[in-house]
Amino acid sequence: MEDIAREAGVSRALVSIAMRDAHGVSATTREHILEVARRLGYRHNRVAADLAGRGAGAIGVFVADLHNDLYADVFDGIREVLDAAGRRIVLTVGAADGSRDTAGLDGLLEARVGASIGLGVRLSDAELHDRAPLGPLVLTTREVPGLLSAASDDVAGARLATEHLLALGHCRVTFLANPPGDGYLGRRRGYEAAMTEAGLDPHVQVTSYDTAEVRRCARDLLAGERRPTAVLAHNDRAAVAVLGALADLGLRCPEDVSVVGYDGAEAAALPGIELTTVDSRAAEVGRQAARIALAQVDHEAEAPEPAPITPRLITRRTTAAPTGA
Amino acid sequence: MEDIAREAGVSRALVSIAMRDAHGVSATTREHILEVARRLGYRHNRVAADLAGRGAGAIGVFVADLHNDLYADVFDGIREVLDAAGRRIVLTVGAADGSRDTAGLDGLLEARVGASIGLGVRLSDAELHDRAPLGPLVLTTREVPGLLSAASDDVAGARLATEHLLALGHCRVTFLANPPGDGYLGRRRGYEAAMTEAGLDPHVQVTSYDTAEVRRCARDLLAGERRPTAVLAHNDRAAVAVLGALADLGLRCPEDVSVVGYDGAEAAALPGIELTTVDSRAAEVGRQAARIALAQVDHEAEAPEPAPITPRLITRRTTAAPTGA
DNA sequence: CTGAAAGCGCTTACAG
DNA sequence: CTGAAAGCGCTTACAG
Repeated sequence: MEDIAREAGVSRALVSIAMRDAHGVSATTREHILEVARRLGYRHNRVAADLAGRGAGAIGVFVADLHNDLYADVFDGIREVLDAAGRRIVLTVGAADGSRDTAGLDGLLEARVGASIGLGVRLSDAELHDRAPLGPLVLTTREVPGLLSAASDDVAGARLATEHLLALGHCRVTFLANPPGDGYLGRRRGYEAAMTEAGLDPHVQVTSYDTAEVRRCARDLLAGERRPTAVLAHNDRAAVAVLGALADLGLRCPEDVSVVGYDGAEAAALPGIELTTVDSRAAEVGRQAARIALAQVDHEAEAPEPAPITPRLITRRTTAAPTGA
Repeated sequence: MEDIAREAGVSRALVSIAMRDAHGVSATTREHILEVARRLGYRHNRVAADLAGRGAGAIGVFVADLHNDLYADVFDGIREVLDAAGRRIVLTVGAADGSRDTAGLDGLLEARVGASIGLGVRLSDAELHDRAPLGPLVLTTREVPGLLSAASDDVAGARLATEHLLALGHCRVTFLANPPGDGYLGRRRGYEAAMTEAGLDPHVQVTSYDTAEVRRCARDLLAGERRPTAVLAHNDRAAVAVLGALADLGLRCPEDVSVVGYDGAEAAALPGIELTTVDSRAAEVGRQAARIALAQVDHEAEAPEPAPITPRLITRRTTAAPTGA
């Protein structure tokens, strides 16, 4: 930077201003400075800038699992908003089993981000509360009392899916639930509410996040007596595993069993799968999370009380009226 | 840090040593220091540490597209090696159309990483050479003369796939190629070699990276006269789009047309898809890329001339002998 | 706009 | 091991 200032015949401070696109420098000299910087092969040192700049800085994003397409959608929404706001993103990646949640979130803190957004965080409500003093964290697709979050209305979405099945004439609808624990409970609640209101008994089968295990579990369920005529899965990955279980048993979908997923991930639309699912509006969730995070770093008095994100049902191949008895 | 030193009754320097897990401090005092740090809610400032530490630092990873499951596999391999080496990862994300390649790679440079690994980089060979002086960059799944890269043997893999189809009795095999340009040409070459050696005419249909467009393109191909009896796609996503095109036309797979993908992504194994494909050993590519990057930051004289990564054919539902004429 | 100075929170020799 | 000091490469007032 020293060199650039000398070469461009301006002050060190002016170069700094030009690099940051701040005002206080005329457009022509700015261009000149950037030109000299380019010629000298100068590359702005973000590390030093962040340290000196008192870390107004970046927004951290923790992605629990790179294999989950849904998070990619959320990330797209986050980036859209953060790009527009001119904010940098610091990204850390976790593991599908949640074992890296703490390390990933800590990594963001050590990078001195102004606020973090967590996709797929599996820490318990209590652990999350313990971490609250460490800095603002916006959770997505999950609500924890007293903490920030951006989520689409899972209760409404699951209700939508359940009512779709009931309207088709299904009575024995099983909900294939994610492992219990804090968070990610809305879908189950929506299903139970819709069933109860229809005067039917909810039937919840708890399963795993591991698809191979979901497939085994679904196979047991579907091979048992009083087989459900429809299965609503807690997410698309699980629903696809149910499709696999049906194939294993030689059962047809939707003729023998209807299947509904949840999320609207890319894979759900694939030819050969064409899953009826609930679009959870992941990109919008991301946008909202980013706006909340921005409000935190900008110390806005009141967080933007965000508009509710309403999921929508996407009807595809895997649901139909139940046949026979 | 000041506070911790005072509270723990040791020197500032000792705290620094303890934080970095370096030696020069006894295990007991180290524990004591870390305990005090925890109690004071201290969080190591990686930004300052990096700046002071002359940036031996982290390894950068650029991921072109978060929606591509294949990159997640590569990333897993990278992290496995880098974790073991105790290196931090700085991650930036591009866009599927390649429009963010420069920004993403620059972002790593500005974070002062010691070396970068690029997944799915679409810059031209010339642009890549221009960037070479900026710092070591290891490309994956792509070879550019004179630059570092980790790649599985695409020529061999495509040959494997083509020979599988030929062995089944197919004569009219079309290769659905990615858009031309620098890089990612090995698969096409392997296909052409296998066809020519068998005394058959290669037939290459160039398409796009956009799946909707691939589907249209495949529809045209399959609806035309002299329909191929088998299609080898440049990757799994394209192959799944071909499956969609077949469904659009009311053609069956593999009865009417066999389809082979490439990559061995998770989606290829999904029930209802069950694509015959070539496993490109993505995690191993990632491991190798990480090892090469490590050799760069450690200034090892000679880069580890890595063992060739041999892809393997995974035979599933979508290939069979051609029926009828 | 300039130019000299202080500071961001660490790490790294260095003499003791 | 300690303790004082210099330095990493920037940003940010501040007087001119």
